[in-house]
Amino acid sequence: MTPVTELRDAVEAAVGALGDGTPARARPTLERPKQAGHGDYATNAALLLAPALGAPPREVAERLGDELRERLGPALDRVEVAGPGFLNLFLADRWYAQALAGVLDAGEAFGGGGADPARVVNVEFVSANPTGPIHVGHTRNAAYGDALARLLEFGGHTVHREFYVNDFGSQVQRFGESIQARARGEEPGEEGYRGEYIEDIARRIPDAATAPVADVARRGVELMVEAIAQSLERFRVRFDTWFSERSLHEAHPPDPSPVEHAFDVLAEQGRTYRSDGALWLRTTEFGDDKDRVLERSSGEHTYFASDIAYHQLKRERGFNLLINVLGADHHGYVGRMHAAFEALGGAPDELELLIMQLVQLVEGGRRSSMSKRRGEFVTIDELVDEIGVDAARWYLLARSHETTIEVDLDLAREQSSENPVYYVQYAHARISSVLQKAGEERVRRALAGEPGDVELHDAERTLIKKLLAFPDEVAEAIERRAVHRIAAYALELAQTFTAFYRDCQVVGVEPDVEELRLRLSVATRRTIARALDLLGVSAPDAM
RNA sequence: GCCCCUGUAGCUCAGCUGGAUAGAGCAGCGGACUUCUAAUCCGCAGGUCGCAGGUUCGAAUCCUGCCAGGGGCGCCA
Repeated sequence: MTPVTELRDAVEAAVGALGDGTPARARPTLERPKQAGHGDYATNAALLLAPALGAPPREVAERLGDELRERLGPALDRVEVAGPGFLNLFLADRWYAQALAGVLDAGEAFGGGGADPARVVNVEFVSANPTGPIHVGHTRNAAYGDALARLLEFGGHTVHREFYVNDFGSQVQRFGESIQARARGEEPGEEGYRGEYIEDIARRIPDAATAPVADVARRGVELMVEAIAQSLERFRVRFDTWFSERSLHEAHPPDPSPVEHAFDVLAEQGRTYRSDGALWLRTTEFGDDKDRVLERSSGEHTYFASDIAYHQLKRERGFNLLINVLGADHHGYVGRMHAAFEALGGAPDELELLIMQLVQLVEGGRRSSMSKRRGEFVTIDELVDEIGVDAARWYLLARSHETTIEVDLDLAREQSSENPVYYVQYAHARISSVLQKAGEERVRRALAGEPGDVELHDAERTLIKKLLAFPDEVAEAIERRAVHRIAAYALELAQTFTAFYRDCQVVGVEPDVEELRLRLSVATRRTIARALDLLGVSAPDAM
C-alpha cells in the first residue's frame, strides 16, 4: 500500500459514499496536475458522478470534498473545486514526510512486486539467423527484450530469456556453401552470403574447403552463435537458453521428434488434414485467413511446423506466458501463430507476439537497407564501439517499440555526448557526491530518524511527488509493455532532482532540514539507479 | 486489393484505455562558474497535434473517410 494508493482509495470510498451504488461512467482518475496551482493531486470523480446523481458537477465536487476532508483528516491541507468540476487536493507537509518514509521503508523493492498473478514467463527475443553478425535492428530487439524481461522480473514474475537459433533449413545450407566457396578462394553464389565475416569463419574451420557442406554449415553456425553471444554479453544481455531449431527435428526413439509430437497433438484435436499431398493445419478455425502447410508435398517440414513444435515444447516446459519479440517484418505471421497456438490447446492470453517496428539505417542523409547477405549493415559491435553500451541502450529504449526509428551512425556518434542518458547518470553521480560529503554517519542517522515536522520547500514537495509516481509508472510500463516509459520517467526524475538541488542546500543546513533532505536524496538516488537498471544502463557514483 | 505501425516545435520523439494553458531532448538566441560535480542552471523563441467529418460538458487522445511514410501479405526462413 503506497501513499498514493491510499489517496486513491479515499477518493473511491468518497465516491462510493456519495454515489450510493449508482455506477459511475468510468473509474475516477487521480493525477498530478501539470499546472501548479491545481493542487498536488486532482480528481475528475465529480465530473463522472454528476450525470448519475443528476446534480451539477461543481456541487458534486463540493460534497466530495467534504467527504474527503473527513476521511483524510490532517493529511489534507485543503481542497478546491475548479473548472468544470475538478477537485484539487492540497496535501499537508506531514503527509509528504510520511510518504517519503514509506518510500524509504520499501527500500530496494520500492516500485516493484505486485504481479497478480505472478507468471512463469518465457521471453524469446533477438533470435537472429546465425548466419551473420547481428545488426542494429537486432540490437534494438535485444535492448527491448532484455529491458522488458527486467521489468517483468521487477514486477514479480519469473522470467526466462531465450534465443531461438534458426540452425535448420535452406539458409543454413547457403551459409555453408558460402563459407566453403571462400575457403576455396571462390566468390559465393548470387544468393550466397558475401560479408567479410564469411572469410573469417572460413579461416577458422580447418577443412572448410573439403568437408561436406552440412558439416561446414554446422561448424559455421556454432562459431557464429558464439560470436553473437559474446556481442550480446558485452551489450549486457544474457540468455538462459539458446534453443536449437534443428533439435526440433531430431527424434530420440522411442520418442518422436518434437515436430512429430506436435503433429500428433494437433491430429488428436482434429486440426490437420491432407490435401495436394501436403499436411495442412486448419488455422482458419481460429481466425486466420487461410489454412497453412505444415509438411510440404515433398515431405519436408515448413518453418511454421518448427515454430509450432517449439511453442508446444515451451508450454510443456511449464511456462504460462510466452512472449516473443518480433520485428515488424514478421507481423504477417502473428495471426497464424496465434491460431496454431489455440489449435494446440493453448489459452489465447498465454501467447503474446510483440511487434517491434524496424530500425532504418541512414547514411549520408539517405536511407539504406540492411542486408545480411550483401554484408551491408551496422553491427552491434560497431554501435557499441562508437557510442558505448549506455548511450546505445538508452537511444534504442527511449522510444516506443511501436515506432520506427532511424539510426544515423554519424549523427549518433556526433550526438552521443548529448545523449540524455548522461544527464540522468550525472544526477545519480551528483547525489552520490552529496551523500559522500555528508558522510556515512550522518546519512545513517538521517535514515534512522522519524519523519519530522518541518515545513517543506516546493522543490521538495515536487520531488517527493515524482518519487511517489514511480510504482504507477512501473505498473503502466509493464501493463503496456512500454519500456520507454521508464526512460521518460528517469529523465523527469533527474530533472526534478536537479531543480531540488538548485533550490535546496542539503549538507550543512539546520539539522531537521538536513535530515529530511538527506532522506530525500537517498530515496532519489535509489530510484534513479533502479530505473536505469531496468533499462540495463549503469548508474555511476562519479563522472 | 487486404493487414500492421507511424504522422505532434527546425530535428528526434513523449503525451494516445478522453480532462484544465500540448511537453522533453537536440539545434538557435541571450545570460549564469569564489558551488553540495557547469556532463549543470535560468530566460527567449519556436505548434493549422497530416486533412475532413463525427461522438460529448470536454478530443492530440475515441469512431469514419481520405492523404503521406515504413513494413507485411509463399508448400521462404
